[in-house]
Amino acid sequence: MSHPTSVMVHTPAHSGLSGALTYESDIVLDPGTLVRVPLGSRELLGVVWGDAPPVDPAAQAPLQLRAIASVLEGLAPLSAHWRQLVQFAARYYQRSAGEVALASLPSQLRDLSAEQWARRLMRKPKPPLANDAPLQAIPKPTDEQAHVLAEIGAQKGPFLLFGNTGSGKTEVYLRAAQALLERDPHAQILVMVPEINLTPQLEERFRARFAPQWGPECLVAMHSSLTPAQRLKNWLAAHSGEARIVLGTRMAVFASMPHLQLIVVDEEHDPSYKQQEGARYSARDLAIYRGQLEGAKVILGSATPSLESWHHSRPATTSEPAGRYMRLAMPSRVGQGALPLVRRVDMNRQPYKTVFSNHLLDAMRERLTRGEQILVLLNRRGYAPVLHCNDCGWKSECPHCSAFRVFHKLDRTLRCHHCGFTQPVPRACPTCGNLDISPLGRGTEQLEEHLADLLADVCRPDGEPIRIARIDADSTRLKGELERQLAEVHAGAVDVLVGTQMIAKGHDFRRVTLVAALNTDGALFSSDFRAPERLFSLLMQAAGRAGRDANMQLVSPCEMWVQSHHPLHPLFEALKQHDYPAFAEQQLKEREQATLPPFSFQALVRAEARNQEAAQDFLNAARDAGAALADELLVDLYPAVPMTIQRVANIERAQMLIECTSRKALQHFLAHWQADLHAMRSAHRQVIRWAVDVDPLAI
DNA sequence: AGCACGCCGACT
DNA sequence: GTCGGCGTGCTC
Repeated sequence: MSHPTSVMVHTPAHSGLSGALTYESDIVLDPGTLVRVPLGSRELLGVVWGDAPPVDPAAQAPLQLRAIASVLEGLAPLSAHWRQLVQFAARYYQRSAGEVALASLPSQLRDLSAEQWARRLMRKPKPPLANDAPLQAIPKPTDEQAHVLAEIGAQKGPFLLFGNTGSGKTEVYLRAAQALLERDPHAQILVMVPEINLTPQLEERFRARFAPQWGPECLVAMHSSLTPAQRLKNWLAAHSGEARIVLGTRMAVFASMPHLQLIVVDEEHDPSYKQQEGARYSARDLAIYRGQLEGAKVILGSATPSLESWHHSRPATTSEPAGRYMRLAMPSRVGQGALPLVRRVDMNRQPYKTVFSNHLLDAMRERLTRGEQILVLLNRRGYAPVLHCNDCGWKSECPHCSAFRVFHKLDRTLRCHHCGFTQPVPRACPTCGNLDISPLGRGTEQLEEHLADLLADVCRPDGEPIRIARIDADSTRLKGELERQLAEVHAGAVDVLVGTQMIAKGHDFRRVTLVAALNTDGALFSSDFRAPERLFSLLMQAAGRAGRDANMQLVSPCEMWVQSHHPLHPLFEALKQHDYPAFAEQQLKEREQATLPPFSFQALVRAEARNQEAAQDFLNAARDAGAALADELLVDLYPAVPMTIQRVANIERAQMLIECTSRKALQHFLAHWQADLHAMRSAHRQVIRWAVDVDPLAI
């Protein structure tokens, strides 16, 4: 007797075979079982998805079903909750369930043949290493932490843990996890972080806390820089329940964890939780859904929450009920110095082309002679963003993109940061031959050089000249280079650290007492409505780098300097007070007036073609096709426009915004409109690809 | 999305 | 004579 069995494989949405495919099996297989199935001439990994749909009596010729090739033995089926999470994500982000399911499984499960899998199963698990990790003293929770933990224990959540850098959020995560591990011998905990290589300290803290009691195997990592073998091993440990804690990046939200009871999303506002290709999911939003689905508690933590989360955690007012999340505030800073004093420099009162105001320079010199460290933040790599001919006006445009190539002085190249096109810097202007070509604007390379000049006469207390280092994507290109450079800063070999936003994240520099942010004005009046939110978060994080050592004897308090042409902007006012709530209130008011998220919901369709017209034609035709339904559902379809960077690597890009005040209506519209989009492809052959981005972060 | 099949141009 | 370019169409 053979059973028709529904199997999900990696097939694209809407290509005629979008849903689950039906195969024959001589035994009944549980939903969630991993199998290998033939498809055309290939053999693919698939997940048994449940009952096969009944045979359609209207079909002329009944489909000849093929048999399941093999079953991956020794693996428990993936849970119903996991399948539901995958199904939800696929539907919400307009992709096929097969794509979401298979992309979230370790690649070795796909790639290993039946024989290789059998051999993998035979591998004896190594006996756990002797437990020699020293038991460390666990700090007593502060009253604030104890209160927050009591709330987490008693309430349902989800929770928004709002606490400054240094307020001890991590200790709350650790204790909440500890309580669960002790209460339930099976309980599993998922901890998500934005980028694992930027937060190695967090993994160390978790390991140090839990390995002594539960063994080194109790915690596994899940992120993209693991080797395929490590990925499989860790995935299996989570799937079997052996790993009690999974620490990972956004991909970990799909980890198979049969006894999941707590999800922590650290730095929940971080944009890297949004996947930017394939199924463009938000791991933070899916964490909320997964928590609700599995009855696991969810803690979102941040010092500068996303405005979405802040809004969702609003307390009840006399006229309105509270939001869906519970806000837990931790205003104190434990074991650390006070928050830095914010100083604003009005650049309108500085001579033209001033890089560092004299005030700031004096402050820096003074601190350096005392042996204190300084952080200088500039969000622009390279030496100068443009090279320019003073004679004919030539600029270093990229021939393949609508962007300028950046001048990198160290290797004397012009590099396009969008397509990677790199050439040696020309000696003379390529159009007129003029030798007088000069850089326009400033990047971190130039800043490093300029500072060396300005501070050449400054010495450290030991009489040695000061040392300047630069950390950005260029200086850390080689593997391990970031760690090496950070170690140097920690060791105190570096006095001034120049860098991009990389240096503002998570690193605990003990001797930093002054942080300076340069050239931040762009974000104040950007066309991207989320730019102020990102800037505020970056500046708050950067400010948090200063004064982390409470034991340091300071002559004057730590400082955060901001140079701006708009020093009285409300963003800087709020920053000065370290007042995120004030900033959020002001931003939310603006968003509400403009009906922007979180007061509306957005989706974006992006199209790429050889020429801009073809890309826009496709989008506008799609707009026409959806117009009637959009009208009915009160969904706004905006006309197609070129993307901010219109051409990248000789491909023209256009996009179209979709907006609606109801998430449900937007979802309904997208689900139905999807078919129109696919049907239009044949009439728009010039379109290379297109994609829908639900809840886009950048417009 | 793969991957075959198929029908036209320059090479050992 | 073949190798290989990518257009079209199919995969439970």
